[in-house]
Amino acid sequence: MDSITDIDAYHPSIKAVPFTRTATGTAIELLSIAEQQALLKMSRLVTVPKYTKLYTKGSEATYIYNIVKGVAETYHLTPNGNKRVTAFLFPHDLVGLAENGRYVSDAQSLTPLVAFQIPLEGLRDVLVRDPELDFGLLSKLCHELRRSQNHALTVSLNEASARLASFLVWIKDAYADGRSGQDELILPMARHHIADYLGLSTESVSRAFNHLERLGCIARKGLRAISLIDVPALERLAAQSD
Amino acid sequence: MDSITDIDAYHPSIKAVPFTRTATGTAIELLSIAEQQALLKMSRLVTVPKYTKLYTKGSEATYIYNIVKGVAETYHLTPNGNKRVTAFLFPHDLVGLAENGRYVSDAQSLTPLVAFQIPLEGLRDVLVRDPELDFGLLSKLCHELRRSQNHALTVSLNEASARLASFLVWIKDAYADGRSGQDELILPMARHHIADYLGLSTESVSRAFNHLERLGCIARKGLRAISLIDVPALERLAAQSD
DNA sequence: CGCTCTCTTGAAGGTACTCAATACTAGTGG
DNA sequence: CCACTAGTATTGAGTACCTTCAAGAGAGCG
Repeated sequence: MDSITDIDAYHPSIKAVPFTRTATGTAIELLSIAEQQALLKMSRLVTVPKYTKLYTKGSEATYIYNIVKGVAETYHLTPNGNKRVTAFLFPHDLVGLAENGRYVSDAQSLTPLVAFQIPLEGLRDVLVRDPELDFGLLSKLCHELRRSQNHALTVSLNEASARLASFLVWIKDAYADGRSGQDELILPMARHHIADYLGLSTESVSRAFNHLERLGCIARKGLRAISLIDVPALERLAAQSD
Repeated sequence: MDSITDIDAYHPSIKAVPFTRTATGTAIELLSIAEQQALLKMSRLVTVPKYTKLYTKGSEATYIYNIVKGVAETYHLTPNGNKRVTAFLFPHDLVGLAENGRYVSDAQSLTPLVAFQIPLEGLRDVLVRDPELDFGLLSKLCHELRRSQNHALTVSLNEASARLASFLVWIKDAYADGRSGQDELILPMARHHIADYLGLSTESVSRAFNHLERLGCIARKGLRAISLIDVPALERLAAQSD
């Protein structure tokens, strides 16, 4: 049932840590069963191969995507061909931010992807009839805004190892990976994606991994498998730096 | 009528560039007259002196603020007493982002401020009755998310002058300053605020101003008065760098 | 099994940071 | 109205870190 082709196993899902106080303080499902079915009915479930574009910056925004499996990124390209990743997107996330009817960035999958393709056309009608859904999206957007502000904080750190430390503790929470042990982590993206997200060169990311490992904060079990040995130390590095 | 004490001159106002296509593509008012009055009725108009805290990170989020005059900032403090500005807020903006019922950052005024203090308590009730208002807030949050992502891009630039160039073209549009000529700009914040926003030292900001002036992109008419002589050159600097 | 992409490691150079000292501004009180 | 003072801004010198360029090692896929 984990197969990517078993279509009926999936349904729209949006999670976020709410604006208001809750019992757990963790991310919760924002869509009621009825809302999931409403979105399901108006959407198309798409499967996307690894490293495939979802849309291009400046093109007409016709869909937003609700990821249910896999990982994606949004990014900007500079005239020099340089790349900056603005966000990593995971299951229960929405992708497709637009401005004045046009996507504000490029977006592509980093792994094979399963997502609901929701036409913006119909979405507006659903929203005016369902204030609860509006509120859910509002919560999700607040969540994304906090994530983005946190990203800006991370990128503004001056030491590469501090940026990487900040990234690792963030992704540990954001990307719970299904069967996650508490400090075992399989990174779903390559070094150069991390570099582009952190505003570093891939070489610096590599050296930063080295540094954190020598400090005893992490251990590498392979290129993508990281275990976070000392999370408090990582948080200290991320906070104290600069 | 420009006096800060002339209370009746003010009303709630939220502006943003919409998600969807519009004629102008510029920021528009998102509140209808009825919505302005609804918010007006439930809010309190507050005036805040320069450099005064609006709220503290981690405290219970009871209000959001709709700025109608002046400038504010949200920021984080590191254990070392280092400061990072996450956002500058202008008239027609909302301040008071929370997570799980608690503010996610500190916020303070940078100039004397006039704002509507909107209790979150009542806001939720208004939102369930008025889907149009939800949609307006949704648009505003998308706007803020784009701003924050742009901020992350700016901060990830490696050259100080590129970061400053990016900041100047951004603030030119975001902070239309009332009586703005097209490329005359009165910065509402001090150098160290800019430094904390850009992730630089104040010294580097100073040298970057020097650099841009020597390049002929800008001219300083005083400490706070800048004229943007060659905006395309500034944009090129911001885009090409790294 | 070999090719390609990815990741790591090394050396040289550039840029921002820190520390420190000097202008300058603005707001206060005489 | 002016002098004083505290905060703000600039300028300079030395250090540390990241970037770039280059080469080599390791994975993954056909």
